[in-house]
Amino acid sequence: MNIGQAAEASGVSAKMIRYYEQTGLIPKAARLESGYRDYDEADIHRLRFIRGARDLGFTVEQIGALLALWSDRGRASADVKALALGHVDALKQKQAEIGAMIATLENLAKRCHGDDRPDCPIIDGLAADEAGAPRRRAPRRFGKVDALRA
Amino acid sequence: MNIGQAAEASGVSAKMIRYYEQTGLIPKAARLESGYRDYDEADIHRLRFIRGARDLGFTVEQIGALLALWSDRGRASADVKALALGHVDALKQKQAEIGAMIATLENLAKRCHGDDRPDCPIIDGLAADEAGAPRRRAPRRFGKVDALRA
DNA sequence: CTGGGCCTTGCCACGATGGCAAGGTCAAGG
DNA sequence: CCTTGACCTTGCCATCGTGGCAAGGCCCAG
Repeated sequence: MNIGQAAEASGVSAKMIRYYEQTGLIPKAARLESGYRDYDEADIHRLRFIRGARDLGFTVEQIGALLALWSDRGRASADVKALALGHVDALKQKQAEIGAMIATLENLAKRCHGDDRPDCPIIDGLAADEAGAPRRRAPRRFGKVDALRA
Repeated sequence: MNIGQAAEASGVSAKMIRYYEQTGLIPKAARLESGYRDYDEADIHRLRFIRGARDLGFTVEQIGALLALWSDRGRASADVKALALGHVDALKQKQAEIGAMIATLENLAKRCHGDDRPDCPIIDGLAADEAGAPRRRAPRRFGKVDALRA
């Protein structure tokens, strides 16, 4: 099966399949004499797995761990569960952070009369420190942000 | 005022101040004879405004629009409010998407006994199409993702 | 055999941010 | 006055996951 067909069948773009191969997330695909990559059902299955995990907001790195567990017959389901639940925690935290932003914005908006006069608590409130959020920076463990960008 | 002091006073890193200047979000800073950038109170105020907007999840691009409104004495507060409420909608949508991920994951986790046996609905469920989410891609209108990465 | 549609690789871009390096500047202390 | 260290300057590279484009090779149908 061609990379194009594999992409079609798995829902992962050809571009990303090559990328995943390049970064070692998936093994190097078999090649036909022509140099074309060749995929079988097992490959498709793996790609679909990756797609599902991506859609659930797992990082490619985390998916690497999941794939290892997937192919490990002797894995403990507890390990998988721990990984998943840890991710749920991270998602919940993000949700909370977004919730805080929403609350602040709605609060500011509520106090803005929203007519054609220039006074606006939103504008004023932004420069004040009302935004809170102590500004921490962390080593990017979220990923699949795009699923969240709408 | 030095860039370092401006960073300290505004909560925006020196690096980002230079970046904002480079991309035209803020006007080019005045320079001392030494070549050092020089900031006054108005600059700090603007930087603090940017910082606040960033913390509320606005894109740098959106902040550009906000800044324009900010410095426009004749602006209608309705414009600002519309921008803010539109952003709130986007945030709510992201929250909902994350919520869907959480629901799916918790559902899978609930059905995973989580012991040392290898069977795991989480692993199995990922390859199936349970993840839903019709895979749309859009032109990046969120930004300040880092605030959400925790 | 030719055309169009695949495939190959490789490089550039995004957004917002950090990091590093090489060199200039400034202020405090000897 | 000179040294030292902290700061500034610019410029380039990396991140993460994805898309796009280009030049060249392959494959199938007409």
